[in-house]
Amino acid sequence: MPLEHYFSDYPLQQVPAGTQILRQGDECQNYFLLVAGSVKIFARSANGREVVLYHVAPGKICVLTTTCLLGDKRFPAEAVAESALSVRIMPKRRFDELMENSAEFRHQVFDNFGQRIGSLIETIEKLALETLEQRLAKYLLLQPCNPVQATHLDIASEIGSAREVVSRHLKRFESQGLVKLDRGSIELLDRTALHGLI
Amino acid sequence: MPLEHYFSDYPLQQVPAGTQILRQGDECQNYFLLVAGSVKIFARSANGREVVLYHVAPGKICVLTTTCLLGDKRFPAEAVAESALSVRIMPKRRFDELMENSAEFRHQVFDNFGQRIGSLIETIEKLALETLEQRLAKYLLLQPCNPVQATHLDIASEIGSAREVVSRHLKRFESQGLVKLDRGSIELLDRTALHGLI
DNA sequence: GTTTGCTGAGTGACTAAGTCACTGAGTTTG
DNA sequence: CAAACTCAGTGACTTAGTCACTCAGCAAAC
Repeated sequence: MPLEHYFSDYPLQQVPAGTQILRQGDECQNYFLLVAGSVKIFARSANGREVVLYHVAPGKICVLTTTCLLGDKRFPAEAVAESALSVRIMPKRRFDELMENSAEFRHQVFDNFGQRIGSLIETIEKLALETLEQRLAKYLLLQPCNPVQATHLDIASEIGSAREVVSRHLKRFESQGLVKLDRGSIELLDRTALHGLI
Repeated sequence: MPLEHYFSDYPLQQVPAGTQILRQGDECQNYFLLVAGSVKIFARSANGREVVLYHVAPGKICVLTTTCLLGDKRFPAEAVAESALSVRIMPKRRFDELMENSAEFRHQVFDNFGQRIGSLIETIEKLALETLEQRLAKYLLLQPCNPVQATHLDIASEIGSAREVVSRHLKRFESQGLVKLDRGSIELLDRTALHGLI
């Protein structure tokens, strides 16, 4: 039974792309289930740099919202709609009720937690132990479409670096014939060589 | 009702300091509840550098073990006893049973999850957005005793850096009169000034 | 249809951080 | 006490991040 089943009583709501859903310090009031689109959860530093913590995909709930509601805490990051969204919103009371009464629901939520913890740990390992070149190559190879549609700034915040640094590495990749650069897009020309950098 | 209550049926086992409890790739078979001591969960890079992901404190279970068991995955990091431990070990079956039947137990486990996710996110933010000086100053100010008993290597792995880099920053702190260095210990002389660096 | 403004990218000069290879001081132990 | 080990310091170097720009492409405003 997918998570979405439990949200079917609640109306499908549309959110336009680019909407800031939550700000740092906001109080969470409800659980979201994302039906379509993608939400970016990220942190911003004092000087404006951003790091992406994770993305919420269709069929998933946002773990950070969940932990906030369970622990009665403020949202510690920013949430922005990366594309137009369809969401269903469940009040806290109903969520708690389901957590009490449905083993199936609990398993789904726990699963979500587990996956997220795994991905957060992976992010820490990458940030602390891998070179930027490795992180960049991995990022490019993981993207679903070629050419990759992303600005250098997007990429920098995904891999925890700065725009200029990403630009320079990409430029070097291009001069080595690994990629072809264009405004807002990166065409992968030699996946094997990129893979060799990891 | 503390988490420990649910583990009281299982015998208290002693583990000597320095024991490697889990290696990367190990299969988790049981849940641990830590009664006394401290466990360090960390990742190691190819060239030997380490990052501490988190510590397990008395009264807590290890989230990573939990997610491994729930998701049937291999342990993705290393776990070492930082001091002599007292632990109680609960078989998976009993854990699952409690998760089914005890709302109280579930809440405790969920709470643990939530806190851990929060701390992992904090770690990512620090690694990606803060300077080493800030991370080092924060680390020093958070330590419970003065002088801080830790080697430069310990500190480097806690804040996701390299030993030499930590040495140089500490040396500078010393020359500015903020700390006094000794083999394996750092005395904080001017907490206010250290706080000012953050 | 140019001007204005915005977004994305490139660059040089610099600072911060990490790596490598080594030295040497203090501790432990055989 | 000598060997072995752990912890710390250092110089030379590479990699990464920052700052202050410039410039190109594109789109809306005038």
